[in-house]
Amino acid sequence: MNFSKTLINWYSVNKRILPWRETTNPYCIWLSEIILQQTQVKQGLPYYEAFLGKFPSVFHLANADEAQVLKLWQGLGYYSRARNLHAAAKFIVNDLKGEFPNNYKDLLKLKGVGDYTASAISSICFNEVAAVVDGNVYRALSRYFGIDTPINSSKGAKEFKLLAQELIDAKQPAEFNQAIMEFGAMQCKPKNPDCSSCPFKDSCVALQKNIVSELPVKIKSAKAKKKYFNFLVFISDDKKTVLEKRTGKGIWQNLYQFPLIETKREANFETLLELAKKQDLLKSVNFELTLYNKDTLVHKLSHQHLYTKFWIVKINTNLEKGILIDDIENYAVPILIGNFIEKFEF
DNA sequence: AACACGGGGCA
DNA sequence: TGCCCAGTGTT
Repeated sequence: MNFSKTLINWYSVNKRILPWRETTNPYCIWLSEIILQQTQVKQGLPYYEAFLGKFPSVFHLANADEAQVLKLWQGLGYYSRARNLHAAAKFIVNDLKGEFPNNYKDLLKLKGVGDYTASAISSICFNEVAAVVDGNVYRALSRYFGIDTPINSSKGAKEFKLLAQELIDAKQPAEFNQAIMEFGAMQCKPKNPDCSSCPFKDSCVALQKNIVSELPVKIKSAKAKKKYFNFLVFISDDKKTVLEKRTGKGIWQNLYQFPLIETKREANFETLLELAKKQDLLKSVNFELTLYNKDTLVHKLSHQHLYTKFWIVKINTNLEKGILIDDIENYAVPILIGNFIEKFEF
């Protein structure tokens, strides 16, 4: 049996039952693919259900506010996905009369849809012969063919895309694409794959050469940078606090946080007090500043390690531009802030 | 080509 | 700890 036949046969026996496998509705497939970018099925599944529940069609999504979309996306990370998803929905409704793009080339014009996602949607929904290359495909192909070109190099991207495009079954592109991804996720796993039960155990180059654990090759990424975050958690007499919207570049764009003072190193009480005054964050004469977490909280992102302190600022006056503490749950916040709110007794 | 962008899970 | 995850957009 050839590669494609063996693969699809394996898939027919081993595939998981997942909600987006029960439909070819492009809106549903699109939503699932965006959610699953750099995200494991287990983590993305509840978000998929929640989004379809709240926004059953592209029209519902387009009519929502971005804040609503971000709130529903809260905790999933890579928030540009949510912003782009919403912008693309509005584009489809307003500029394309609600008609979903039905081919690779036009799908690519949607914000947040790159080569992978355009290939996935066009193949799954419209039977276009467009091979997907995601992390699973890189791993499966690099091992089966014994290819050591770094997968995160432009050379590797081209090489693997071309190979996948040669292998794809032109008669059933949707099955092939989903099969190879599922194979990578369930059988040809990153660590400790069960090669003894693999349908390719007799032809896999990496297995013959005993280099399965060395593939795929990936160029190392830079180490995470340390940052020092100090959040000011205001509590006023009139049961208010202050949240600010993050604008501009960087992490958590358009999400909310407590007023932030970033320092070069861990701040002590005096330093923090001085900086807060200098930045005009403490106008009230009567306030009481206390450190909430004695042990600095370390929140780890892919490229940043955030050493975080929450400073409680009690003021015995009213907060003009604050928000009611009871309304805090309506704002989309990073999980770092969300965890604090959950734990802290206002 | 290199980097930024989250958060969870696993060995 | 380090690596991985149904990647994309920016510089």
